Order: sequence, then C-alpha cells, then structure tokens
Amino acid sequence: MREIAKTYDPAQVESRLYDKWISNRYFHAEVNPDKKPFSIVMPPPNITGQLHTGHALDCTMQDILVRWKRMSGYETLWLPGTDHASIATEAKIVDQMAKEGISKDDLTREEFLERAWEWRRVYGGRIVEQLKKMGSSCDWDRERFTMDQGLSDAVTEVFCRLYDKGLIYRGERMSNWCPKCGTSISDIEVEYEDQAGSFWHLRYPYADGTGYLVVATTRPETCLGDTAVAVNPNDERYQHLIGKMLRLPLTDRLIPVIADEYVEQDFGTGCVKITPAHDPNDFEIGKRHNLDIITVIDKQGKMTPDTGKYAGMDRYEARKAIVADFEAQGNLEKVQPYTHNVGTCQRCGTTVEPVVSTQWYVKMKPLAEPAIDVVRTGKTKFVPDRFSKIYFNWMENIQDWCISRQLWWGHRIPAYYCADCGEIVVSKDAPTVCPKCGSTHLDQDPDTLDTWFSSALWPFSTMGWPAETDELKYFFPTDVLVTGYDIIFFWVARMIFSSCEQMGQEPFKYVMIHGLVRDAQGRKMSKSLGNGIDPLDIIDKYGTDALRFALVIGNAAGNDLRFTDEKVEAARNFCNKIWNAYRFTVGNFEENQSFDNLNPDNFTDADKWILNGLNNLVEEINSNMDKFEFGVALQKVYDFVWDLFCDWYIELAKPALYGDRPGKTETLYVLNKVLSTSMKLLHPFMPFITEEIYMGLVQPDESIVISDWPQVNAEEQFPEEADRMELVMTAIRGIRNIRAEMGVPNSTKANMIFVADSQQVRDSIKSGTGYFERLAGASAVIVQADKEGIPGDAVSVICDGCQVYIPLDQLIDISKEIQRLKKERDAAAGELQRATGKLNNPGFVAKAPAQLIEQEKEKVSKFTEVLAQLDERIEHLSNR
RNA sequence: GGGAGUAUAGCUCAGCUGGGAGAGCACCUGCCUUACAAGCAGGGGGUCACAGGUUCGAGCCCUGUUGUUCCCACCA
Repeated sequence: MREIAKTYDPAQVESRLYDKWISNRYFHAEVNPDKKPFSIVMPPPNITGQLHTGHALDCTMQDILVRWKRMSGYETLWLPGTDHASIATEAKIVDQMAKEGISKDDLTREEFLERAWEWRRVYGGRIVEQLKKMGSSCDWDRERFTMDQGLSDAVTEVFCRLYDKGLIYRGERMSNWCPKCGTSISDIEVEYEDQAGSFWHLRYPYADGTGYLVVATTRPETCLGDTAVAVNPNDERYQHLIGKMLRLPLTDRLIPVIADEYVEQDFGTGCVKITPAHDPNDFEIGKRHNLDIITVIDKQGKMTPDTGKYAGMDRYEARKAIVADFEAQGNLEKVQPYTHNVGTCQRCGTTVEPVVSTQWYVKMKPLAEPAIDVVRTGKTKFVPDRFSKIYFNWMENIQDWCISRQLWWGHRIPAYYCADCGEIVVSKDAPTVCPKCGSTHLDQDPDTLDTWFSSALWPFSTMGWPAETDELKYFFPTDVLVTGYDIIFFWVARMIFSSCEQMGQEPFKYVMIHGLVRDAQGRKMSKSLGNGIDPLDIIDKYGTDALRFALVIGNAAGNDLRFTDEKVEAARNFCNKIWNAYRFTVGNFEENQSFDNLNPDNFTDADKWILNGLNNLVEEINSNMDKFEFGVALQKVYDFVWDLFCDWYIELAKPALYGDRPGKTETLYVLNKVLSTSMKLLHPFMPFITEEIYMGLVQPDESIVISDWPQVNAEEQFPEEADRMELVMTAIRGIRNIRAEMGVPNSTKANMIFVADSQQVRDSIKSGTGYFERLAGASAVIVQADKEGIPGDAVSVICDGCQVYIPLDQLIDISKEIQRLKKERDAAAGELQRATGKLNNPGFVAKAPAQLIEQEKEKVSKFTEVLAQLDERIEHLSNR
C-alpha cells in the first residue's frame, strides 16, 4: 500500500502537473478538420497588471469552459495574450521616470519608446506567469501582444479602411482632456462622481452701469472665458435684459445677454454664464449664437498667458483668487454649498477638463447598426440575457468615438500632413510625396490610438487577419467570450462592431458575463481602501483548486460575489475530503489492482445505487454545463461526492471490503469508477487535485486533461436497486434519529425487528443486514411479515412499507417515546391532509399533469398507512 | 431624468421551462467509529420585502409599493 499524506498538499502537485501538461502540449490547438473547433480568446490583461481576483475569476471561467470542451472532444483553442494598455503603461513609465527626476519632455519619442519596450520586456511576462499559476490551459504557443507586428498591421489596415469609407474623420470638437495624463480621452473613460463643491452667485454688472444680474456657477475660474450670459427666452423676469450688454468683471470685455432654450428658469438664478471653450453645453450654445471661444485654461490645467494676473495659476488656485477678487469688488452675491457631478479620468482620477481641440473620431452610427443586429438576431447571445439590454441601450444612443491620444506608447495614427499645402494623407505606408502639391515635407500625426482600438480587433487580429489564414477559417468566429460586465462598452461592444465591419460576421457566439469580486463586506476591492485580496496569497495558503472552487461555487452568472476566507476554507476542506476518499479507495487496492474479471452477480444494491446516482449526476451536470450554469454544476458534484459518495457509499462499502467477501473486487471497482468519474466532472473546476487523484486510480489515460468527458451510461442505470437501497437508508436514518433523541449511542448494540408485508422489502432488508449492523448499531436483524413477538416497550421507526422495532428495554422512557411518535403522527397527518386536499380539488384533478396526480395518490396511500401504524403504536404504548 | 439588478435561515448565497424551500458558515446535542476532527451522526431555525392579480397550484409569471446596489445622462 502506498503512503499517501493525510491531508492534500497543493504545493506538492500544482507546478509539477502544470509542467507535465505544458511539456506534453495538451493545450496546443491546431487546425484539425477531423474535429469540431471550440475557440475562445482571452481578454488580454494589461502589461502593467498584476493578477487580481477579477483576473482570477475571469480565467477560471474560461478554463472551465475550455477544459470541459477539450475533454468533450473538441479541438480547443484558448488564445492568450496581453494588451499594451497605452495610457496606463505610459502613466507608469512617466511615474517611474519622475522618480529618476526625468520628465517626458526630457526625452525624444524614440528614447521614451525604448523605455516602454523595456517595461514590456520586464513586466509583460509577469501577469502571464500568474495566469499559469491559476492553471490556465491556454495555448501559449499562440500568445499575442497588441503591439506585435501582425496586430499593429491589422490596426493600420482597419484605420485606413474606415477612413476610406468616411467612418473615421478628423474634427475640431469639444472633448474630454485629462490634464495629468496629458491626453484626450473618450466619453466612456470619464467617470462621474458626486463631489461636494460650492455654488457661487456672481454679479455681472450692466455695461451702462444701471445695475447687475446674478449668475450661479460651480466654476468661477472659467468666467474669464465667458462670452455671453444666457437666459430662457420665456423667462419673464429677464425679457428686458435680452440683447443688453454686460461688463464682465475682472476683464474689460463686454458680453451680451442672449436667449436660449437650454436655460432652465427654475435652476440657479435663471442666468447662465456661457463659456464655450470650457463647457460642452456652452460650446453648443456658442455655436448656435456665434460666440467667440476664449480659452483660459491650458492643457496642464493652468490659466493661459492671456489671463493677466491669473496667468500660470493652477485652475483651482485661480478659482480661489477669482472668487476673492469678486468678493473684493462686491460682486460676490453669495456662496451655497453644492454637490455636483464631476467628471474624472478613469485612469488617474484627475478632474477632466473639457477642451476644444482637433481629434480623430470614429463615426459610430453606421457601425452600430449591424452590431445591434447580430445581437438582436441571436447570432451573438449574452449570458445572462439581461446584459443584451444594457448593450442595446448603449449602442442605440452611441456617440462618436474619440480615438486619438496625445501619447507616445501605442499604435501611431497613419495620417500624414503636408507641411506645404496642408493635405492629409491616410495610408498604410508612409507617403514620400504629397499627392496634391508634390511636396516631400510630410509629417506623420504624432498621436497614437486609443488602446481599445487595437483590442477591438483581438478576436481576428490574433489569428493573422488581414491575411486569410487557416486559423481564421477554422477557429473564427470564436465560440464564447468571457468577461466582466464592467467592460461591455469598452471592449465587447467594440469587438462586435469591428468584427461586423471587417469580418462581416459576429466575433463570438456567446458572451458570458460575470460580476465583480467583492470583499467580505461587499465592497469593491480597491487600492485606496487596501481591501484587495491577492489571489497569489490565497494560492499559497489554500491552493489554486480551492481558490477556483471558492470563486465558482453557488454563484449565478453575472452576479457579483463576495470573497471570504470561510469560502476558501470550505473549498480547501472539500479538496481534503476528496483526497481522503481517494486515500481510502487506493488504500484498499491490491498490488497491481485491476478490474478485468468482474462478476456481475457480486454487485450489491449499494454498488448499483451509487452507480445509478452517478449516472443521474452526469446527466444533470451536462445539462447545466450546456447552459453555462457552472455554479450550480459544481454544487451538484460537491453534494454528490460529499453526501452520497463519502458519507454513504464509502460506509456502505466497508462491509464488503473488510470481510474479504466475494464482492470485494466489484466494490473496489465501483469506488474506482465513481471516484474517477467524479474527478473528471470536477476537473474543469479543480484541475490539479483531480489530475493527481485520477493518475493514482485505475484508468487508461496518461492525463485527465485529455480523458473523455463522462456521458450517461445506460448499462449502469439501476432504478430498482436504487429504490431498495433508499428504503434501507431511510430506515437507517430513522434509527439513528431515535438513538440520538433517546440518547442511546450507536455503540449500545440492539436487536432490530423489521416488519414488512412485502416479500421484496423483506429481501431488501435481509440483504442490508450488514448495513444495519455497521451504520445503525444493530446486533441482530430479524425480518418478519407480521408483528408476532414484538416486545411492548420497543421504540419504533415507521417507514413507508416497513416498521422497525427496537427493544431498548429500560433504556427508554415510554412517555417520551409516545411524545415523539405523536409528533411524527402530526406530521404524517398534515401530509395526508395536504395530498387529499389537492386530490379533492376538481381543478387540480382536471388540469394538473397525470404524473403529478399519480404522485399525490401515492402519497395518500403512503401516509394513510404510516398514520395507521403510528396510531397503533401510540395506542399500544399508552395502554401499557 | 432614464435603464438594469436585487430583496429567500443569524451571515453569505443557490433555487433549472410555475408542481411540497436548499447549501456553506454560525448555532445546539452526541461522537477521536481502523479515509478524513479541515471529520462523523443527529437537531433547531424561513409568512421566500409588502400589497394586489393570473393560475387547479406562485419564491418563480404580471401590476403597484418600499428598501437597496449598479449603469447611463451636458442642469450651469
């Protein structure tokens, strides 16, 4: 017998097994016409990233899918890779340089990019190694990076195609600007948060000196850029002011009072200062009224040189100074505390500044339509479905996408400007002469593309597009995309419209959405709160399988989940449980155990009962897996393994094993069979322990990774034996219950007299003698057809179809026993009443399914009998 | 202002197309029974937020109310 440690030690197996899988290339996928393909692409983590619980959940879900499909016979590709994450990475590098006392301006573009690539060399592999610790069964031979040559070519190709179709344009508009990151950002990269601020009421005097009006603002520092004050045309209070000129305080400028529907009379004072250069709404109003655009805040968030004494001040410093000056002039009417919604940069949290600038945009409306269509028609399905509503909601109200970034790290925009005539040339290859004027002075646009522009192409750029590769033909469209709901807009939506446009079809058939991992209090994990859980710590302490189990068990698709120590402990305990079931099984094996010569007659009811249960389990799991119900599937295997297999079957198997009876080999076969099949069912969820156990069992494979996924086996369905076994188990439970209630331990053996009308039931009980002895503390099992010779002071267990009488003599208290029986009687009477009630309801009998009516009838006869037996027993004891 | 989710045992959550409410943890009572005390056996505990409706039958479907979470949206 092998020496196996009493507890499972993940550290002993995980890296060893992962190395085995890699060296045997189990995860590698090739175009294979003999097999059906199954493919998913990994959401590429940022090269700046460290594995967090979100990644852990994300890659666990994907690995479950992939391992399951691989075992199910598909040519399975899980394509991994990383994202250059232009803005995040650039910010990190700038930080790193700042520590060395260097700023970005000190470096040339080339020098900076050298540093960036160096960053990628150093940190790009870190997250990949961490993904491997999760057990991810990716095809690492196909690992991609968004700035690989091929993927960069795809980016340029798409940009040029969209430009040629008029779907990419360059324009001067108001966009979001992050002063810290020093770049424009798209609308969805702005996060709004409520901030406590003030509502300053400022007096703007009439130019003729006859009085003033009051405007209310949250941003007094922009007043230097005001070019009008607007009122609602229907506001009776201000009718007389429309067209009047005002003298803008702190400047010499005169600005008009204009009328615009945009102004709400009931908000603030009803007078709105208009700053077209620094507010999106004001910009629109400015366009309607031909107002000047006066920029007073620059791209570093500082006041511009034309702002006189305020020039060079930070915008918040200027705010204070300007308010103070208004007050000094007597033009500060009042200040109210005010909470307002402030846009901040998703990346760095800095308050975003709306600025007017020239940027590149993707025209979204025409691209959105087919993208809406593929989801509407079900070519791409969201799981759970409710996320399609969120998707539609966004796609149907989509705004143009600002794609240019004033960053160096990323895909450079393939647009070239003629220095002489201003002509714009968009082309894959750098032009040498201007097609319009023939000048050779052409400069490439210095800007790069939004990082999501390249990840939008990920499902096909990673497979070699724009070349028509075999991989694309075979693996594209991919089958499932797994990701969190937080990047539906950023990524999922953009992949869908990009794929519809470039590939003419959907990028994936299913989008499986999962929620966020939260801490034990239900809070989002964040650096500032310091409540983040490091998955690597969990792996060290409990093992990868426990971590994966805790992330999946009992969690419904799309819902957030709380991650607690208790959950991982429960997962670890389960690992230990199956480890010990394994230890028990192989501990009973002979040297070179084999199951070549089984005698079908030697299988017990218990053997057949558990095999039958296993078949039912397989059927259910397959149905759950097909519906992506991983949390439910795992829960079911857990329940089966722990409750049915460990707590019942192993105990039931012991008599056969210890007695060296004829059925020993058959029972060992069943232990091996149920355990190995359970390991297969668990393998997608818990890859390491299942492989370790599987390899120690009697089975034909070199690895569970490439073993066959369990299917229902018609030859191992035994409903009759299972029913018989259930009867025995019910009786055992009843006996145990009485022992516990009466305080009689199992060690106090007792004779048990079973009474049953049916010959079949009597046979079942007789064959279960060993079980009653072992599991219920029976010293002898007597089976009879009538109640002849039952001692009066016995306790009794009334089951459906049999009664058990246990003479415990002076050990029991008759009145207590009567009380107990009465409680049972009440319960049975209640059940009987409910069933008869249903059957007496004409509506039920007329409309309920026949099967259900039959069930209710069976209940009536069952409880009628049980009730009668209980009554008889109570009366018998009462008369003593 | 729109939209979505959610409300089930003390806590955290499952509950498949409607057909007698489940798990883990916690709690109570016994057990170191030769796989496992990270365990075994037994037990207590729920008007499934509230109010209507549909149905023979509702935790599940419909309507409304309340609490709560999140997303979207340019009220200065």
